[in-house]
Amino acid sequence: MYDPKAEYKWNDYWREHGMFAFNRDDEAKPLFVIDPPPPFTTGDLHMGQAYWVIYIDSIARYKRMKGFNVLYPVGWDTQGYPIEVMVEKKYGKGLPRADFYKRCTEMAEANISSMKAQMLMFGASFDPSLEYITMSEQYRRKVQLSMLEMYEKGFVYRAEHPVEWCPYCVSSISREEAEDKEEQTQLNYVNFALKDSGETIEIATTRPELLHACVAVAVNPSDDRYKALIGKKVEVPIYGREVKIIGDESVEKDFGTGAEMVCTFGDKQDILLYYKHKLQLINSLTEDGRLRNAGKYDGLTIKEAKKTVTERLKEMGVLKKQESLVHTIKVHDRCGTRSEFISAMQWFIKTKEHSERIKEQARQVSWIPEHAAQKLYDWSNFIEWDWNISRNRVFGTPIPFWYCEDCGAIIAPERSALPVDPALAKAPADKCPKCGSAKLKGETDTLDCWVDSSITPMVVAGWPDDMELYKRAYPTSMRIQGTDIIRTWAFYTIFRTWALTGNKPFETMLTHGMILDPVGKEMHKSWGNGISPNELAEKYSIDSVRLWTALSGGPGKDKPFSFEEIEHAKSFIVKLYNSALFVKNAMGDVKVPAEEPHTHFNIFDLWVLNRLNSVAGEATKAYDRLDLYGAMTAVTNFYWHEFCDHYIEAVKHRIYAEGNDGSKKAALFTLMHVLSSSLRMLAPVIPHAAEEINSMFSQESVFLEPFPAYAEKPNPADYIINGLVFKSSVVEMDYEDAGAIANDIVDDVRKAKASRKIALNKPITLININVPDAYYNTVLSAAKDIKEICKAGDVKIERSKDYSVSIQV
RNA sequence: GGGCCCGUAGUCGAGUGGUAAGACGUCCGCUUCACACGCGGGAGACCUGGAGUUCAAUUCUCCACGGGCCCACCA
Repeated sequence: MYDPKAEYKWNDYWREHGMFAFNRDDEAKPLFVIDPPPPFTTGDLHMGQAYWVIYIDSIARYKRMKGFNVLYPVGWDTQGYPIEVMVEKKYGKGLPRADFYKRCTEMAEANISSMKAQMLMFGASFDPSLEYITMSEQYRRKVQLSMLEMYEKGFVYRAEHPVEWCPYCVSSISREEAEDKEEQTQLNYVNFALKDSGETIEIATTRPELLHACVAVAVNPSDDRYKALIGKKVEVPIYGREVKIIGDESVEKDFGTGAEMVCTFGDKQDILLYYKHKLQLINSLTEDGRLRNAGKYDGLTIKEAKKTVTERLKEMGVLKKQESLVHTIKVHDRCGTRSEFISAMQWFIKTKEHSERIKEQARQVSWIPEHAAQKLYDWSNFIEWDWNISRNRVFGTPIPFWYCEDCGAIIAPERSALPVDPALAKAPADKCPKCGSAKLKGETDTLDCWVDSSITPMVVAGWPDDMELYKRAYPTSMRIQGTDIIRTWAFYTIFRTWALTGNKPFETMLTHGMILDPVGKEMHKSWGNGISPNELAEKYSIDSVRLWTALSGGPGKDKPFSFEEIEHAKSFIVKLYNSALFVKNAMGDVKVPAEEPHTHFNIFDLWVLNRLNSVAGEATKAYDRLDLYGAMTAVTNFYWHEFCDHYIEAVKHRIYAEGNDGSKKAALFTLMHVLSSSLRMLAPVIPHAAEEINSMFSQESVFLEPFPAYAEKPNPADYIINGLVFKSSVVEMDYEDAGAIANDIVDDVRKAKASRKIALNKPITLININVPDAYYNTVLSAAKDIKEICKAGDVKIERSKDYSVSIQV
């Protein structure tokens, strides 16, 4: 019985023998460079990550067997909010900055070590010397250098701009970090008094707490109710300020009263109107989400203010009614807090003006599946403003610049000074080069994590320290990543590498879908429907999980996990092992010829050898287009249902025969050849099982043997089979078809036995075979074997118009 | 409101301009000396619906319905 525990030892064996090392100086072999995702270091590798770890590892192993010099690194995305939260949970809030930072580092290191152990258990064959960690000094230097270069090229600027802001995290966030959430709220109808007349205008708002920042009332200019009022002034209740009524087509006549107040800033619409109509700016909120510029209400939280202000409006008699309303708001994806817009000084990278170029670069990449690129094009088409890269966090790469507090000029560091933390280090100049001011301030904000991870293809290729390698290794060969981060990781990588190198980051982009739970729902920690890859490995074996991954359908689509399917994967491995055991026992002490024993093959030998050739062709082509599903269906179906179910059964009578003649040797050669070739085709996906089984026959690793070659055309050689010269000189038929006929006859005899409820191994006296002329010689050459396989006393073959098989007991 | 993907037997899932792999499940038979995590056999799909292109469509085009994802809007 196959022992899955045997799988674990091979992980150590391969490492000890340095079999995954990238050979930087080997320029003879073609390079294959992989840009795998650096997982965020949560501490636990989940099913979706196990999926791509296995997928990319299988590709890497295949490429090595095909003679490539494979550069397969491993990376870790360590910095950012989730780690900070984990540290806060463990040590509480309020640690001094330096201590807090140190704890984050330790937490990330611990998490890396547990996740790496998981990756290694699944057989991930990365080269450990090619590891990068985003929080390391070396990696930071590269990130900061990339920022410096982008600054020199004019991509980086600092400006006051309304940004999406998380009051809980006290940091700006970017558009893709904001998620939609449905919320039940009140729509408040409030009367504003028109200046110099007794009239009022009724507006509808969900955000009365921002009344103090109201800078205009907007109506649709085609709205007959209000168009005469455009340009007139109204008074803001409570605060008494005067604001103008403006007209804008974006105002929906049918929503609320058709009139809305514009605050700085209640939502994105307000920002657009603010710019378009050049309105006044009233900063309405502090960075931690409290009212400011609201007179006596200053310091109230948003929630408190909503209640207080609403009550005040009620007292004043201007709150006409309240309606409940379900609407969608933006929340910060990492903490769930409603985001606000706050105007603040921030760092930006210019992306908006480059959207066409980004799409152009994306078109240079070959996308699998092709339509995945559409998500990137769609996202590029909707860039509204530049990429805000400032994050008010501790655990992140420092923004490597200083600025002049008087004129706002940016002061960049010397290259040799990187990595640098401007919050601690002195500026490289005493005075502002622009205005001469001595008030130079180091930036304390850190970079958005996507800034860190959007240069991975360059880093893995050797930039900026090994430019000799970089010249050969960039663009990288391929990236694999989930469809869920196309608009972030893929988008920013394609953009940044273009900005820095003018080139595309990778030749091929393989995007994969999500692994869902067995009923097709996303796995969520909070839903408790997660499936742990480690538990699966424990229960079914490592390679069962790997084989399931490959057999779970083409990438690019979401896939529900299935316990039934992983059972099947496990069964295949057991079958593989048992069949190998059969071959091992069959060989006994007989020395199997290394070369083809040309003269003693029968139809079944030639059939299975030629089928093997075709399958090797299918598998190679599938692997080459990174299609593990295609490769594994071809090989596993062939192995199980053709080799095991048919060939091994057809060969047993020769194996069990006394003596050691040519026919037996030919059979043993064929068994061994098909087994060994199949193992090598399976090895990239089920490396442990393949290695374990291979070790029954060989001292050498299966990965040191070449991937099976194949011929595009059917075997044209002639063979003498049972005294008949077969093939082109006798019949116009290739060996696959000839074998299929012989197999059909055996199947039909089995069926005849089954229908008469005769045990399959029970002897019969006679098989009558009627065959059309064209098949006569083929059947004749197979007759002797058919007789033995079916345990028949005799076989009679007759030429006939129609094919038929009958038996006599 | 916009975009993209998908709709194949009870389930999962390939695939092709000439009526469709494989797996699970199910039914029948078999402890055949590698394997009952097995072997042999059977049933089960008018490839969501409609229109069009074609000698021919599950495969191409359009529309509809259903499912999923993403984006925008939501005062």
